[in-house]
Amino acid sequence: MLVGDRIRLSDVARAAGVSLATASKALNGSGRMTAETRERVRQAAEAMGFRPNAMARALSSQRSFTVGLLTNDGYGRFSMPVMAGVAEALVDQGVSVFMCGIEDDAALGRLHVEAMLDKQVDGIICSGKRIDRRLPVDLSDLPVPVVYVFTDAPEGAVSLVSDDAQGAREAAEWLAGLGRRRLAHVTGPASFASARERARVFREVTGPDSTVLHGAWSEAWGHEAVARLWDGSAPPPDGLFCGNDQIARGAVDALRERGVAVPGDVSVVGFDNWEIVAAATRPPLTSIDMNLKDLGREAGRLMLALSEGRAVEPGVRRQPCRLVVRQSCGGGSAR
Amino acid sequence: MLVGDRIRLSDVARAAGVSLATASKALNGSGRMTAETRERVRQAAEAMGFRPNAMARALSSQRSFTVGLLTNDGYGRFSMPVMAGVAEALVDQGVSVFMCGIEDDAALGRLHVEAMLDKQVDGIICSGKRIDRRLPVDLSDLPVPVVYVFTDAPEGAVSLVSDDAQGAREAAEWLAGLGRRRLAHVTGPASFASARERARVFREVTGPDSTVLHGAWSEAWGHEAVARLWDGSAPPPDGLFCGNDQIARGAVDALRERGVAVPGDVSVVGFDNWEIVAAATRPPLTSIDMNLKDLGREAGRLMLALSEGRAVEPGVRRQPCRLVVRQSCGGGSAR
DNA sequence: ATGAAAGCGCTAACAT
DNA sequence: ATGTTAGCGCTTTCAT
Repeated sequence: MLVGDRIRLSDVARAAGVSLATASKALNGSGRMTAETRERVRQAAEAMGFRPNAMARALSSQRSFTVGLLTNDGYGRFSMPVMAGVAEALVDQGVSVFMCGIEDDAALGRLHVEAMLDKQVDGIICSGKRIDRRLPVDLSDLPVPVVYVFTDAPEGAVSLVSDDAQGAREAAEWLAGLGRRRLAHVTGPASFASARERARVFREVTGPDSTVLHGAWSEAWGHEAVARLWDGSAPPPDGLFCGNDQIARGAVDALRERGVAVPGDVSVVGFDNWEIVAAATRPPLTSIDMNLKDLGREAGRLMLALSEGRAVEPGVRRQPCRLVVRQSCGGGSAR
Repeated sequence: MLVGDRIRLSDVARAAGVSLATASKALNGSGRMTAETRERVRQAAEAMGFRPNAMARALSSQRSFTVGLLTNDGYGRFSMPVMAGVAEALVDQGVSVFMCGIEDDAALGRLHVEAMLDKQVDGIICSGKRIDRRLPVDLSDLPVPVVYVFTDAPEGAVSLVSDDAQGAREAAEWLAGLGRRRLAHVTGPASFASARERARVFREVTGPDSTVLHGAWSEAWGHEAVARLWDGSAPPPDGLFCGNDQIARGAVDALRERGVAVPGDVSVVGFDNWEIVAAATRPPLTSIDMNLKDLGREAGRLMLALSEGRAVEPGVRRQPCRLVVRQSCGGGSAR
């Protein structure tokens, strides 16, 4: 990486013996010319280590090859994988990602959106941490396309979420497939659309009377739920599908404390596949992964299409989850 | 946020009855003119909702008002707070942050650095997840300034890390101040400079013979260490300083399992103050916070200085940690 | 104190 | 098939 004056397009053009315009077209694959000429220019650019000045290019082409990624997820639990996916999808096209954390601060959100617009981003990807809440920014009527990921989106927007129903079905069927018959679902507050949807599907698989317990998204709730299930008069479950890995962790800890064997007596499936929690649980948790990086990658692709003016069907796209098998269920290896 | 043609500087100039040049200078606080003129232009710009085109500005001024943030921290545990701090320090100056995750992929790193350079970033902040390892990219000889955060940096670079020594001292003295006399330190591998440094200071405070146990940065190691300490012939500790919150969590769990009361019989301090772990531990962990956001904020300030051509003393700057009191130590409230 | 004019490096009509 | 030229919107000498 050397300092020194950068090579300009005019240098390349001169070296290749063509005009500025031809050089531009040759390198951008636009215009019309002999393959030979195009190649000669390419070679010259390559040889001279030409890197186009993105600012100049943006100024004249009205495309900055930059997209903004807005997130309210302060810990990056959801947005980091999404960002990695977005970047992966776009890096080949020379597009980079402006990431801005705004927490739930509307003023900060406005500030960052304006900054993005000033920087002429080609589009904004808005990513959240739950699918039924919005970020505190109004992204309608923007002069650039917007893609929503893992957040609630306005009518008619392009949006991407993980498929809660399919994920819940994977989990429930995995437990059933292991021969577990008395299944219970311990999950987060019913105020979360994801919790309701997963519960709905869980019941669809396990029967309308099966047990669903709503509580907090916490280890403490996992604990408490186990107490309720095991201290009641009904026979306790032999399979537990938990709404997230923290609940699952709390449940597994509680079971160990009361001498119930996991996976011997009970199989437990978590949700999120949060490595740091799932792997540290004893035994490590089998869990549903939302494939957030794939979500990001797809968001990147859609953004690319939009910013090139290609049409994209609006609406909510659901991307599949996958089951990650560890040891909390016993039984088979990966499906 | 309305669509429609953006107001250009020329529009503002016309409205204020001055030339383009004067308008530019008025808004940038440069040049010489009556305060009255400057104000008139400001008002006009304000009234018309003028937002300068960042690309055009960058093209002519050679400053993009953009900095790149490179990180190899895939989970964002360290880099998200750092990014938030950086952004906070820069947002007022109209500077935004390009964030790129590169994991430990040298090729990806090169790619992103080149992309940043093409985009004419004013500087690059390179942030890692341990202070004695580098990212797989060579950032020397770049045509822009570089600031290193929470990562090893080349000789003569500007670099920022949290103060392990001071953090460890806080922890040890807090335990001592609580009247704990038999202290032990359970931490990560001695191959980590941070682990060695904290252990050194721990011994400095507690005496050269006090117990230091190196192992993995995991809950499992916390468990095992407790087994070693409590199953030995020596009287067990009454105060435990753990190298991170996961170790502390493992230790606390192990202690509960063997009926040792925390904080009744033993006080435990963690490190990192990773909310998700510290708060879920029973009892919640008192822990050392590395103030990563402050680290980021300071990195932002330094970058600003550098990119404005102000001189910055090279070398490693250590930023203080702070003790966050929860319930795993008993005793007082916040210091 | 203010303004005219020359770029910054590139793209995209429009000519040839 | 290739080249000429006029911008993109702003900053910045250099005149006045």
